[in-house]
This record gives sequence, C-alpha cells and structure tokens, in this order.
Amino acid sequence: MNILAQIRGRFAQALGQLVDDPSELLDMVRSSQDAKFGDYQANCAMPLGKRLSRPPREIAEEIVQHLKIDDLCEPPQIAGPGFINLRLRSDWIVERLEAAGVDERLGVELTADPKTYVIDYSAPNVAKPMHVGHIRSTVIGDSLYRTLRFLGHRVIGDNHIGDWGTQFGMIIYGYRNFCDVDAYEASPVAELARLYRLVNTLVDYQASHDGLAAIEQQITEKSKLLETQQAAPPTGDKKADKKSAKAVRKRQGQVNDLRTELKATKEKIATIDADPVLSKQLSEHPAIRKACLAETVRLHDGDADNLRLWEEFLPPCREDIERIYRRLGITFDYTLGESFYHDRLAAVVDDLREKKIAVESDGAMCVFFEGDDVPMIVQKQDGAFLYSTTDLATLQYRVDTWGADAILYVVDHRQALHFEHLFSAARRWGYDQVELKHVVFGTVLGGDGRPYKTRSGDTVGLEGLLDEAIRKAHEVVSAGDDAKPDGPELDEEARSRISEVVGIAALKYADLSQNRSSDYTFSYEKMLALSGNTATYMQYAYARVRNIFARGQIDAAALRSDTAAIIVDHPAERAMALALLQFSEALEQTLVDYRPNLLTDYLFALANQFSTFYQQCHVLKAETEELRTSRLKLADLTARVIKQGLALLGIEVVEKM
RNA sequence: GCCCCCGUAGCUCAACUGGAUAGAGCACCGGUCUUCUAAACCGGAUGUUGCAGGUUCGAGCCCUGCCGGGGGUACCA
Repeated sequence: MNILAQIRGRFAQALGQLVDDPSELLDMVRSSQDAKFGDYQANCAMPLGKRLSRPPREIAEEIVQHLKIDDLCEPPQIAGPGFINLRLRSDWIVERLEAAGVDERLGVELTADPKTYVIDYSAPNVAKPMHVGHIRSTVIGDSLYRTLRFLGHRVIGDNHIGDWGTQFGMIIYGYRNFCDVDAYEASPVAELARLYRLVNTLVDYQASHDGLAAIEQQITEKSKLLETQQAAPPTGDKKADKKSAKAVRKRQGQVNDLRTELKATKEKIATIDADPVLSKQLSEHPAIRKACLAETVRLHDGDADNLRLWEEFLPPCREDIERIYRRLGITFDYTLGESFYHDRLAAVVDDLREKKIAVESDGAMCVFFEGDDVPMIVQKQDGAFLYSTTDLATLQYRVDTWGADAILYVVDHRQALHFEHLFSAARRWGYDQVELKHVVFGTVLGGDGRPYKTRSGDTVGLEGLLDEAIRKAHEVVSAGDDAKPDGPELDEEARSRISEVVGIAALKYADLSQNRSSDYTFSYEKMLALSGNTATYMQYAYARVRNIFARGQIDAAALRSDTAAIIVDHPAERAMALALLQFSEALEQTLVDYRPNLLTDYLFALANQFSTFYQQCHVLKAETEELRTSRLKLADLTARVIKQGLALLGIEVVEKM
C-alpha cells in the first residue's frame, strides 16, 4: 500500500480535467514536511495558476472540487498561495494498517515492472588486505541489492575483484625470492600477505628513490616560475592583479606540497636504509620493480609456471576476503574478477576497431569523445589492455549473458570521468538500452581533510575496525544490561553475540546514513557511535517491543490473527500508524537515486516515533483491553517494519539487549 | 589550461530534486526511572545556507560572476 501513489491517482483524475498531461504536476503531491499542514500536500495549483493565468487559489478550489478523495481524507484545506493540504481519515489509516498487519510484506507491494539489475560493488584487490576505504562500496551496494530484491526485481550481485593485476606479479616475485616455506605451509594467506607487504615496500623504495630527482627538478622549475610570477609588476588592473595574486598563492602551495613530499620521501628512504634486513634485500634485488612487472607480463602471456602459481595463490587470497564478508554478512551471486575477462579483451578491441569506435592514436587504440580531448584508451602502445578494456568486456558479458536492464557501479567519485567515458563508449557500441549508473560516493578522507590513502603504517585495516566496533559494543551492552531495573539478564555468551550484531550494525549504519555523494571523513568515534541516530537506537526500539511481548507473554501470531480494531485516538498512536504505512514510500524514494540514507532517515523517524509512543502510551497497562490489544498491534508492526527495514540495510536485530 | 564535485548551527550531517517558519545527531543547559529496558523521553539555546547579482508567486536547490576547498585530466586501477 503506497499512500502517496493512491493520492496521486486521485489527483491525476482531478487534474486531468484541467490539463492534458498532469504527470509533471503529480510530482508536486507529496507528504507534508510539517504535521500542521496535514499529512500530505499538493503544491501544483501555483504553477498551474501561472500557466493558466488565473489566481492559484482559484485553481486550488477547482482542483478540490474535481477531487474525489473523501474516502481517504478529510475535506482538503486550501492554505497560503494555494497549497492543498490533506489530512487522512483515521478510519482509513486503521483499515490500511490492519491490511498491512496481516501481510508478510507489511503492505509493501512488489514492483509492477520487474527488471534485471546487476550491481557492481566492493571489488577489492584480493592481493591486499581490505581496509576502511572498502566499506562504503560494500555496504551501499549490499543495501541496494537487498532493497531492489525485496521489491521484486531480479538482482545480481557481482564482485568484480582485482585478481589479475601487477599485485600478483609482486606476490609471484616475492614467493620465488623471499618465501618462508614453513610459514607458507602453516598459513598461506598470512605468508602471502607478508610477501606482498615486503615486496611492496621494496618496490616502493625504489620508486621513491628513482622519483627523488623528478621531485627535486619540479621544485626547481616551480620555484623559478614562482619567482617570475612574484616579480611581475602590478598591471594596475585590479582584476588582473587579483588573479595573479591567486596564481602566486596556488604556485606557492604547489611548491610547499612538493617540499613536504620530498621530505616524506627522504624520510621513507632513510627508514629503510636504516633497516639492515631490508637494505640487504634491496642490494640483492636491485631491479625488483622491473622484475615484478615482468612477472605480471609473463602471467598475462600465459606462462605456465606463473599461471600455476597464480592458481595456487588465488584461493587463499579469496578465502581471506571471504572471511571479512562473512563477518559483515555480505554475499555475492558472482565473483567474476578481472581474470575472468582477460581472454575476451582482444576481441573487444577488434570489434571496436572494426566498428570504427576505436581508432589508433600515438600507437594506442583510443575511443574519442565529442567535446573532450582526452580519449579512453583501450589498448596501450605495447599492446597491453587496460581496465577500460576489462570494463567494456564486463559490460558486454553482463548484458549478453544475464540480460541486464541496468548496471549499477558503486564506485568512488574519483572515477566519474572513467564511467562517463565507459558509458558513452558502450552506448556507441550498441549497448544503448541498458541503464548504466555510476552510483557515486564521496571520498573517504583522513583526519587531515585529504583523501584517505593506504600507506604502510597508518593503514586502518578493516578487520581491526570490526574488532574495535565489537569491543566497544560489548562495553555498552554490558553496561546497559547491568543497569536494568531487575538486574542483569544476559550471560556472557549472549552479551558477546549481541555485541557482534550491534558493533557491525554501528559500522554499517555510519556509512549508510550519510548522503553517499558527500565526502566521508573517517572517524572512529562516528563509525562506532552507539547513541543518537545510529543502528543501535533502532535495535533498542526493536528490543523494547520484544520485551513488551515477553513481559506480557503475548503470542505475536495469535495477536496478528486477532481481528480486534486498531485505535488511533491518541496523537502518538496516530503518528505511529501513519509512519508505519509510509514504509513503502520510503523504499520507493530510496531507489529513485539509489540513496540508502533515505531509508535510514525513515527508520530513524519511525523508531523516534516509537520512543515517543512508548513513553506516552503504556501498552501492557493500557486503560482498556481493546486499547491494550490495539497498542500491542502497533508495537508488533513497528518491530516488524524496523526489522525488515534494517534487514534491507544489511543490519540485524536482537531480541534482547 | 580544461572538466567535475563540494561550501548549511560550535562539530558531523539532513533537507523527499523549486514549496510554507532550513531540520537531525553530537556537544551544552534544565527536567523525567517504587509504572512495559533512562542505549530512552520532554524542554532550552544555536543560522545573512561562502559572497554578489539574476530567474519566479516562491531559491539551500536553477542561471551568471566572484571567494574558498577537493578531485580528475593519453597509455595505473
């Protein structure tokens, strides 16, 4: 039951008598922002008045006259310049809510237009340990997956892991040169991770070392430019002078950044130079950078030994990320990484060339775009393919094999240009019927306001974060249990189990509740917060409902089949009932632009409403038996909607906390 | 140079894509547990929505120009 859709239907009929196509005007029918304006409002009389050159209030009157809605609403009120305010009839609310109460889906209808969605999310590099930067894509993608599926779409979750890149060249090189055989036998994952870190450190050292001269040269060049800019005499033109002053500041900033970088690089080099073991390894492997690249190339060329090693390494690497997914409660239908597509890439480029979509430029195969000087390169000068190529092959596979109607890419904002290119190229290639959507999310920023980067040392590993979240939840759960009026009721096993659920939920919720497009400042405090607008708040509301049922020894199944009426005389009861009925709208709104924070907003408002209701309307000690039953039904529905809503966010509930 | 994103309360963020008096959480102040879990509730203070114009019945949202921050930008992913 979607109330808004019902009301819009009525308006469509009424407006149809005033204009030919009311569809645009129907968007202006919405739920009220403020309860004093009623429950819903229509704002379409104003623009219509403009269009018909008549006073908007007069138009509003006319709309109301045509409107057949008295079975749902009390008589509409016209206010201000021509707002039409609607207040739902309480008996209608009750009727709809009772229908939702006997519905497994809580009144949320399946979509009338089921589509096949492919969601591309998480996609970590399996050779590296997962870190905090992977959370966003993973939890946002998972939530969209669950929500679309709940509404009846066919949804395919595809984890496009990085399993074919240079990092495997590094591991192969590390295995051949530095492997501790006993350690590898004991725990392949741990040893491979160590090898990756080691080789990465060495390669990074060489890159830093080789890059020093370049940085210094840049400093010299930019300093010179800066001097010239500073020496330039004022032109007398205020605007021009202001502009050049700005340029000087910018240049100064560049020079400062470079100096900082130089200093950091030198320190990094010095640290490793001071380490006798690493220094020795470096002197023994002077060409490690090139050697790693060579291993990667051999792997891609089908070298039997490297392929065998890759096949040996991949399962433990995947098992390692699987462990994290299990803890997070995340699953995928497919995990088709880069390697899955490597033997399709040549054909992709051939096809693009034949269709004149890709052309040669500077020895590389490129797709050019109108109004954009930067092409998308699909094959390098040396013949190697790039991730653009893989993404095209992947898109092709998803449409051809799965019949995707839509592909959602839950990926960092910094790849916006890449996706613009990819989508544009795909459409030219003939994939113009599929909805391609870059579900952008903001960059994870470090405490310094700059993009969060993984560097050895300051990396916040994902596992450590999970442990910390659970540890902190345990403190809060224990304190809460100890403070219960009748004394603690949870044993240690229960506390641990609850802490796990609460901790993981806090972590996910911190991400999901934020508008995905804004940048995200990484903060332990925020991610692990357990009061205020958090998952904990909703889990607590849920547990309180369950506690009412436990205290009163209420059989929920029997209650649901009880035909006694729901009563919404108290304002808190009515508000509760209305909020429950708006679940469907919240889900629809969430999917308009794939924004889970609209669902968290709804659930927070719902749980908030319940807290007020809980305070003001005693359930078990209600004045009459009828009222008691009615309130039990409201409480039961609240618990079910919270549980279902959180489930769509990938968050679980507990019966006690 | 060119392109994209962002700027909202002390802090972290919303604002249903142009609607009525811009809202939450945190932090702060006051009140509420012999009554279903106080992880809560009730009340209080907090704003020139970066600045200046424009569009219109109406602008945080759209347009133009500034200021400030971030990102991207030919063979990394």
